[in-house]
Formats: sequence, C-alpha cells, structure tokens
Amino acid sequence: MANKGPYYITTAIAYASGKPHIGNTYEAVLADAIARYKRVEGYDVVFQTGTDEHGQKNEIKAAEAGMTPQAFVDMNAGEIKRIWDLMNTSYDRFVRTSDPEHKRKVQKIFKKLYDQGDIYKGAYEGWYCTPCESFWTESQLVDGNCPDCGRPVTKAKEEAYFFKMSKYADRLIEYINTHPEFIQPVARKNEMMNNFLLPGLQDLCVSRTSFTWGVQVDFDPKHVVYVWLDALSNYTTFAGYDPDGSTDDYKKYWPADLHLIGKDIIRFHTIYWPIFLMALGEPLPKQVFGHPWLLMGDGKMSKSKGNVLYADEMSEIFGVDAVRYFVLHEMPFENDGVLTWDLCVERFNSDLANTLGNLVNRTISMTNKYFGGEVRATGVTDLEVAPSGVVSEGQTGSIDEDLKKVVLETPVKVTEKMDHLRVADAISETFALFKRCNKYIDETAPWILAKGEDQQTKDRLSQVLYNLVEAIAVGAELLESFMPDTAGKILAQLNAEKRGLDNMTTFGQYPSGQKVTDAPQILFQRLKPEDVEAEIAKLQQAKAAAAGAAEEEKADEAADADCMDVEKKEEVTIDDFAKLQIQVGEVVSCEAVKKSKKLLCSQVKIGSETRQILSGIKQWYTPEEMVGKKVLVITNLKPAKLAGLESQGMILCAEDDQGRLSLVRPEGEVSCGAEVR
RNA sequence: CGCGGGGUAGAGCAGUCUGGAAGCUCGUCGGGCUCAUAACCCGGAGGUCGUAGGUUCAAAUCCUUCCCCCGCAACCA
Repeated sequence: MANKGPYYITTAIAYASGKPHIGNTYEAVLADAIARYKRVEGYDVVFQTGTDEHGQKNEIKAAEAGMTPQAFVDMNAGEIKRIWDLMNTSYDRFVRTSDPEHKRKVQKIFKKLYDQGDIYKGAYEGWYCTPCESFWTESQLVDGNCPDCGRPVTKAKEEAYFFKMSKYADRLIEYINTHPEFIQPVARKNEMMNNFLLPGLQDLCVSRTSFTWGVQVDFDPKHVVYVWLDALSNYTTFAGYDPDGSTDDYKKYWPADLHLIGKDIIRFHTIYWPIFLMALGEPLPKQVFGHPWLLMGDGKMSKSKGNVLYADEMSEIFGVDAVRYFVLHEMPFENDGVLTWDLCVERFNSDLANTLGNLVNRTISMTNKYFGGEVRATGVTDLEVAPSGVVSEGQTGSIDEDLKKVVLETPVKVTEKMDHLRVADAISETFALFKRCNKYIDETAPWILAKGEDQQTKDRLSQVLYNLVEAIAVGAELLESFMPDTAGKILAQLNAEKRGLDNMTTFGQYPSGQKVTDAPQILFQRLKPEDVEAEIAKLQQAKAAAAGAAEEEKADEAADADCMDVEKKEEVTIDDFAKLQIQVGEVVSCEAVKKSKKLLCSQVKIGSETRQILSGIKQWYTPEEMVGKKVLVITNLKPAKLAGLESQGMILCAEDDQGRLSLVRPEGEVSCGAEVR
C-alpha cells in the first residue's frame, strides 16, 4: 500500500471537570473513524486527543471536592481516557495540558509573543461594581448602572496582558478567503467573517489574575496565561513544537490536516488560533471542522429525566461497536443530531441485527448446509440458471452483474463521502451494500436451487453463495473504520483476508474453495424494548445506590409518591427567620415583561403601599390569572433590577422536581399586609 | 428588532448553496418467501414542503411578510 504522506488529526481537548457524556464521546469516535479510514487509505496518521485541565472552574470544583486541582484533574483525565479506550478510539497521543513540558512551552510562547511586541501589558478597563466585585462593559450596563444589582458603577482598572489581534486580522481574512475549505461547514465561515472579523477584532485579554490554576506567566508570576492560549497550543506543543527549535516530527506533521471540534468553539479555532500561529510564524492548520452537537432525547438533558447518556452505560447494553454506530450514524453533517434510548434500540434491531447480523448469519448457515462450509466459484451465472429453472427471455440485466456493480461502487462512494467528512453518509453507503445482499438472496432463492438435482444447478448455488461471501467480505472491510471489532468478527467468520482499500476494484478475490466457519456467532442479538428499559432502570438504580443518597434520583423516585426530598440546608434559629418579613399582598395588576421569557411584572398591594415585583413565572401563570390573587411576599428583600425594571420584593413559590412553580397563597381570608410569622 | 438553529408523510431526517416529476429510515397496511436472529424481499396508503405574497415557462429550493418551536445570552429576588 502506497504511503500517501502524513495526516495529523486532532479532537478538541476535553475539559477535565467531570465524566464525559455521549456528546463529548461522539467527537472522539468521529475523529477515530476518520483517523482509521485515513490509515486504511495509506496515510501516515497521527491522531491526537486529550484533556484541557486548567482554569478557574476546575480550581473551584477541586476545592469543593476537597482535592488539589492536580489530583482532581488526574482523576477526571483518567476517566476520560478510560471512556476513550473503552470506545476503542485509536489515538496515537492522549495529551494533558497540566503536563510540565507543555507548560514550559506555553511559557516560552507567551514570552516570545511578549518580546516581539504582540503581547503587551495593559489594563483591563471597565465599569466596576464594588459590591458585586464584577467588571462590566459599557454595553452591558443597564441605564448606566450595574446590570446585576442596579447600583452605580465606577470606572476601574486591572492590570492584564493583551494580544494585538487587530494586527493580524487582514492577513487572516485574506487566508480564509483564499482557502475556502479551511472552515467547515462553509456556513460557519460567513458567521465568523460577518460577526467577528469584518466588524474588527478587539485586542484579546490573554492573562488572568483571578485564579492560579494554570500556566504561570514566568516573568510576571501574578498572572496566569489565558486558558485558550494554553489549550490551543496543545496541537503544536505535543507535536514537537518549541519556540527554541522544534523537532523533526513536528516539521513532518504540522500543519495539522484537521482540527475536529464542536461548533461552539469554532471562533477560537478559526480566529484566535490562526492568529496566534501567524504571530509565531507557524503555518495554519489546513481545515477546521465544527461538527454539530449530539443532543440527548426529548429536549434538555436532565438527570432527573434519566436521559443523560454515557458511553460506558450504553455499551453495557448494546456493546461498544453498536454505540459507535449510533453516534456516527445519527450525527448529520450540519444540524444537531438526537439520540435516545428508543432510537438506539430501533437502530440496533433494524440495522445491526436485521440487515447486517442476519445477513452474515444466513449466508454462513446456507454455505454450511449446502456445501459443508466450502465457498467455491463455479462461474455459473443467473443468465444460465434461474431459481425457477427458466431464464426469462427478456431479462434486461443480470442480477449477478448488478450485485458486482454495487460491490465495486461502494468503496468509491464511501471514500468520496469520507473525503468530505460525511461520516454518517459513508456508513449508510456501506449498509446499502448489505441491503443489496439481502435482496440478492431473495432474487436468487438459494433454497430453491438447493432442490435441484443436476450439476449445473448445484454449481449455480455455489456461485450465488460465493458472490455473497465476496460481497460481505468487502462490506465488512469497509466497516472497519466505524466498527472495528465487528468488521474483524465478520472477516474471521468468513475466513476472509483483508484486501486493502485500493485493491477493491475487482470482484472475486475471495479464494475459491475456502471454508467459512462451521460455528457462526450471532453478531447482534435482537433486543426487546422492554428488556432494554428494564436494564436501563437497573442501571439507574445501581447508580443511585452507588451515589448513596444522590438527591436527584431520590427525588425522582419520591415524585411517584407525590413527595420529594431536597438538599437539606443548615439549621437556623428563630432569630434568623425573624429577619425575614413576609406579608400577604394582593396582585392588583400584572403584565408580561417584554423581551423576557420568564418574567411577569406585578403590582402588589401590601397594606397601604403598592409594590412592583418581578417574578420568573411567565411559563406557569398568565398575567390575567395573577390579578386578584393573594400571595405571600418577602417585603424586606433588597430591591434589585431585572430586565431593567426594579423588583421590590419576592413572591413566594414552591418548585417541584420538574422545576414547575406554584404560588404559595394564604389558605383563609386574610387582609393585605398581614404578616407571616 | 440580542445571537444562532429549525418548521418536508404518524415519528426521525435528507433535499435548499447550484430552481426542473417530493426522497430516505422506522412505523403502518397488504402480498411474497422460508436459508436466517418472528428475520428477509416486493407493493400500497399517508405530505397545502409553517403562513401570505412576489420573481419564473417552472419554486421545498430565489426574494419579501408574518406565525410558531428549540438552544445560548440576559435579568428565575
């Protein structure tokens, strides 16, 4: 097989803050499918993936867990790697940004950019709200006040390092325009251009002082390098880049052929990253593909709904290759894909068990039944012997020829799809071949041929089975990048050798006279939806048990009994309670807040005064039904500004485990202003 | 007018860039077959392509209006 040269593919590095769900896992599997296919095509592939470990979020989460940040990310990186391994991803490098070597290089990169003037020390200037300890930009302010608390803000400065983005903007625009394949899918290119590049880039703040878990700026230790500069650099640092002199390997593999990332981080990969590279004098990656998201089931994923999917749990039920199939097949090229347990069962039964598994099984069974497993090409075609014993005169095409055509065309089509990163379509093409085989069996009706006594009919039967074995062998080999284990199992059962992708231009390479296995294994046993449901329930129970008193699951179970448990709060004294002033109020008028999805603005009469109160209950109450209701209001709560309107109190509501809100109201007739105590 | 995505058969989607007979998977109904994992093969039913206009010989596709859904953002006090 000819060496077609280096091919360097990366995934985004996963943020090491917890267990990756199936959506994260999808990216690794997608990259793996592409990497495997490129290897089969004859490229010298390096497939890099790993974890992004720095940043404030991990620092905080680690503290909450009572761990050091390093121990915390070690744990999570281990979990991510475990899942990647479980999914059989064939990465060549699993990298971690907390790697000391990487950190040293990032420091050097930062220094180099500083020395050459691309990074300068400035001040982050903005409007500062002292009570909130937050910076706001001019545009974020509401009526010139803090959008958070509504109080006045003051101009303030904080020391920070900035990168001169604007200096390279024109070069980047030029590059994007002259390299139409750089940003994929192309729709994203316009988005980047129109929203960020053409209006003008602002200098990017590339250091932080608000936390310490990161790469320290060595010449100014107060500062930590901005996580994106740190994270993006992984693509080069681990490939052997070094500002003081890179390795030969780096020179061989960089620039990367493909950065595979989620659509949410396209901006970082197609604007900031290229500009950093330009500043460093390094070539830009050839292509960035922002893949869509894999969504979980009906609407938003939520633990209480039980629709969060994890690769390891799914593989326990379906097997690793089936899960790979689900994520690769359900993910379209541009729009988000949806995955549910039900959908998985459907795909599993329909595609994997029926179309593929059953095909392999029936073919091998017949070969054993009729010829003791021996697969022999005899050259007798459907034009000589038809199942009915009569070859119809006006038959326009040959069934055999049509099968061969499909078998020979499929590798070409699959390659074409893979070249355009249409992985889901590539799988569909492969399955079209298996479907054609099932049809072929029906057309040739081997069981009828088997009843024939004469030698020619026997030879015809033999050729039919040979054609099938040959066709399945080709299909199985094409499947290898997507479902490596399954491909191997099929080839083993057929006793077929791999022929190589660029050696699929002739039909009939399976050695005539070779035997298939006499003990065919079921590849995918059909699943009953109710059995799967039971297993899911079991799985979730086990999880709940393992998590001890995991609140959410408990709440979920309790919901059936019309009760729910919530996290217990710290004990308070009667004095603490007495600090709150809760009064009965009557809603005299109410209107929806325009531009807000959640807020209703009510005028509430409490004693002799009327207060304006905003509540996030639009989803559950109409303004009309609010009017006239007596409700409970916390009246001594600090006023706050919401959606530009002042809220002078809070209407009490109870929230159920589904997040639904219900007003709390006095049971009997009570006058407005009555106090709750 | 915050940003973005979407509305095509009962469900899930492709087709839209580059106008030219409305397609795929599942389900459903009917038929065939019996090698096989109750599987496989064939056929049928089922669609105002969100709405209203416009351009065109021709519109799911291009232009304009409006309606609805879903993410994210902002403000669940």
